[in-house]
Amino acid sequence: MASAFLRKLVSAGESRNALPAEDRDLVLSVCDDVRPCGARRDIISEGDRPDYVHLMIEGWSCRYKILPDGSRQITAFLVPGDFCDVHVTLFDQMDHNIGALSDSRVAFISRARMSRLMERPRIARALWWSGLVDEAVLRSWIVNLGRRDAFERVGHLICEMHARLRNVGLAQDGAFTMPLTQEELGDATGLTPVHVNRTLRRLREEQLATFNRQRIFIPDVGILREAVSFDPNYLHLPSQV
Amino acid sequence: MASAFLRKLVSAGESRNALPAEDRDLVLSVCDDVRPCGARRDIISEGDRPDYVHLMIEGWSCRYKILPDGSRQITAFLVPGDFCDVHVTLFDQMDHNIGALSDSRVAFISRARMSRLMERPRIARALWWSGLVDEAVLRSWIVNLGRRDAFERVGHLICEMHARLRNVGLAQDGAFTMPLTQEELGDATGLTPVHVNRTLRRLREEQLATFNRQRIFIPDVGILREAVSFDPNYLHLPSQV
DNA sequence: CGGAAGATTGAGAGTTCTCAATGCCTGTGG
DNA sequence: CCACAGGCATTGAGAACTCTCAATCTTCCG
Repeated sequence: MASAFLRKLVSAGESRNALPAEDRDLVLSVCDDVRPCGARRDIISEGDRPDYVHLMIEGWSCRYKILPDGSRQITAFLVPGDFCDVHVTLFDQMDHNIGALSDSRVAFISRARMSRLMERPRIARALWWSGLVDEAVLRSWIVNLGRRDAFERVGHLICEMHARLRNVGLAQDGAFTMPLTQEELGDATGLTPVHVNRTLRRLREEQLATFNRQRIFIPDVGILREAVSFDPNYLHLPSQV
Repeated sequence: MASAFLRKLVSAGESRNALPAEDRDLVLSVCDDVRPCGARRDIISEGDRPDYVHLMIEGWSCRYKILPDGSRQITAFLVPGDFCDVHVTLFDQMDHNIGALSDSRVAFISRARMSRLMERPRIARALWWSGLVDEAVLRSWIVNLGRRDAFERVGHLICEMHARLRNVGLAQDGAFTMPLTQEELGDATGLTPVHVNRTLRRLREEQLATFNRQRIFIPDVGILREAVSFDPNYLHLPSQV
């Protein structure tokens, strides 16, 4: 049920040993309130002061902001094992939205339970760690948007999601499910859907990656990474492969 | 000496009362190892495993990454009161660089002292809070780069730095010192220096802001904010003005 | 005074966007 | 089982924004 989350906890930090059984049990018991969220529905909206912390169990969601002119910028993708809002507990209100991209299942964790979770040093440390990774991902997106062209941006995003999903057991060697439309891809990469389409065509033509019916195929991960200059070090993953 | 830092601590959080005297004294004593850093010198480099946490006391620095083609992307500006690397203590190594932009003074804080600081609930909470703000700023930069044109990007950055500097007492009503070249502005906004120049000209012609010899003047902050759709809520500042 | 870094401007090239049309796939209703 | 509607993907063509290259000007400093 919360297996992606467990995998993520284990991979976060230098000591890559399995979690103590009691930690494991606590995690599982704390994730017993799982609720479905339909695609395109908001999990949390700007201005909310949520009572629960939300953890992705299944499906993808995203952080996003809507601009005055109606355009949207996605600032992060959240996949199983990712927390939506550990941080916001401190703020008076959310300063951005989180919306489900596909039909998802989300664990609702009360503050009390969250505190109990944070009392375990191993878990607290792993959560702290993955918060830092989230921040590193934000920086890498800034680099992407600021200094790379459409081709590298889209390729880079594909590489990142592949690496992150592998880490929680949701990607095979060079294939994974990406439940996004080309428009959503554009909202994340700062491109128009039309240009995303042309970019995906180029990736396909150069046999670097294909995107068809929500499935990504990467013939050779090493070659794609090379082509778009993707270096996974910022994700601070175990194997770095 | 660490007055910007103190101001920032006070402003971070809902309770905007002055810091208890003992907290104040601790902060001051912990910031007694202040070292100069010349402009354009790195404070910390990618791959480092720093022994100290670094706190900006005077001057500006920036986080940045160099890409394979030699271009640079700045992912954050650090001004007095900002920590450079609270977070990295957990990671094995820095995944980006921090470089001084102007002649600066930086406090070196050992891990032991840092722990002592974090034992004070009020301070720990304020640091946690400002870490969250840093993250919100990263998201806002992503929105900036992804969905705004050059004019809004530069204007938005000016508004942000103005608000942040006001918060620590380093900006007047509509004026502050910004020790950047147009090239550095471009590295932060994802533009070329040439285009930054044209953009600044437009801001000047429309009487929204001028940038001359490292001084920014904003005739009317409200009008500028309106023109570039800047909403300071993501900074979670006290007055929001 | 001379040199170097940074700012400014012009002109042409390139990437990405906008607008618009067409094609494809899926689910629904007859 | 088929027709149709709606959402999404795909393609074309011209416009817009930003970049590149290159020259000139200004400021700062030894």
